[in-house]
Amino acid sequence: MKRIADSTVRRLSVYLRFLEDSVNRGVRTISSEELARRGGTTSAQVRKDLSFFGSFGKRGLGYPAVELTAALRDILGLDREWRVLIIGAGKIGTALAQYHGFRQRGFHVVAVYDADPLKVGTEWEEHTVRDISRLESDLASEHPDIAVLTVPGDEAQRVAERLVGAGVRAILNFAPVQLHLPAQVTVRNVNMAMELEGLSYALTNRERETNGSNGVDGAA
Amino acid sequence: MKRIADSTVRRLSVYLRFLEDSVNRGVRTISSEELARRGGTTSAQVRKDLSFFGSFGKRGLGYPAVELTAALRDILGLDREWRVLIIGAGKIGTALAQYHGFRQRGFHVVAVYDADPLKVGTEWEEHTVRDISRLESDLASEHPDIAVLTVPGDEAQRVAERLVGAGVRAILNFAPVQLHLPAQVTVRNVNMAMELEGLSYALTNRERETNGSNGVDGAA
DNA sequence: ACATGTGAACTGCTTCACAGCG
DNA sequence: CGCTGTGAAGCAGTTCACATGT
Repeated sequence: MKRIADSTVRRLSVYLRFLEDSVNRGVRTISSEELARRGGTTSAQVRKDLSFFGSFGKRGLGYPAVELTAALRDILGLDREWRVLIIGAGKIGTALAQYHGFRQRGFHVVAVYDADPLKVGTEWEEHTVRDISRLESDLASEHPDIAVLTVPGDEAQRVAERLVGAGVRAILNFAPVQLHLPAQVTVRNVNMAMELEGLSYALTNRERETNGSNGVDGAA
Repeated sequence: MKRIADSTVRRLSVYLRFLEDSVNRGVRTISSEELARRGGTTSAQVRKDLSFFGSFGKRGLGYPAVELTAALRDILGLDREWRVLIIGAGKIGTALAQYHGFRQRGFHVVAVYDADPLKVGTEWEEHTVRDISRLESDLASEHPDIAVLTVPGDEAQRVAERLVGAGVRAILNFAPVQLHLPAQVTVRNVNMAMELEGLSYALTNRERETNGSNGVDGAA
């Protein structure tokens, strides 16, 4: 199978979410046009994205909702349970650890770690925060697949290396630094500051371009 | 000025963060090679990104750290204070509202809203959660620039339209749906489930390749 | 008739390679 | 000489348009 673009995989997630809704509402068939509308893309893009993985539609009709949903879940690897570690029991780590939506989608938080002695031992819902020094000795029994990294930027690289050394193969990185890890480790970055700065850039630019036209045209 | 790619703007944020660190450590000059290493890209990419906005370096030397930092802050529009609204006082909204890093970078949370009567009126740090029904009447006095949307998916579109109708021009959307808004509104999506599914896809794919077989097994 | 599936064209981001200048 | 700045080349992702199949 040839390599699939990141952007394609992201869109598959979006299609899947809408498909699950549709199935719940009893929809039988969905066209690429409909998927495109809800996914914020074009029908050609939808058909191209799906075509990388097979031929799921019926010409003249569209895609069978239930079958396509199952196919996407299979493609994305969502039929198994992934074991997730949360590293860093700060605000964001706390929010994520308690977010039930993850478990519903097959992402099971198996442990939460922090370096702060004041946080270690505290309990949330079903997790006791563990001391990060125990990371390596615990991993043999936890067999985590994915780590969510929410530690300060200046600790992120070091902690990431420990995680990889202990067998974690995928990291969702919330720290505002670029991690340098072996190529076989998959990393996705989520960087709030970067996103806000992107908005700041867009606003600044719009003001510079359209200087003076304050047409706040209202509701759609 | 011609249009700048989103990917370029994201990288400028990364360069800026590293530059600020460097300035704090007393570094005078930085090469494109150094910026590339820390930013996870190539030196040619760094030079190309910067060249869209001007000529900041000295040939044979590199970029003056202090001046380039100032230039990037100006380009990204970070020299003014942006007024940010947080909509949705759930786990993520709470974490963001209390995150001091935002304010340090010029993003000032001016108000927090929620629809849940149990949350309305509760206090955090310096904010009292307000009833979302008061949104429109408050906006005249708040003049928000950016809204961070952390409401459930099925409410996101409706709330986003209210925000836009009331003059918000940029939205950081945490809801797992694609917002359909007028083109002049800038939207950035942050979707945790989508990122985790991307990791799931990568892990699944690596396994399929490595296992070298069809017949995708059940979990574990 | 209608909507998918797909090669081909197109667009635009990235990489290359070197001229230009300190 | 070293490193920036930048046209040109290369490449990847998107869009087009139509043949294909129901």
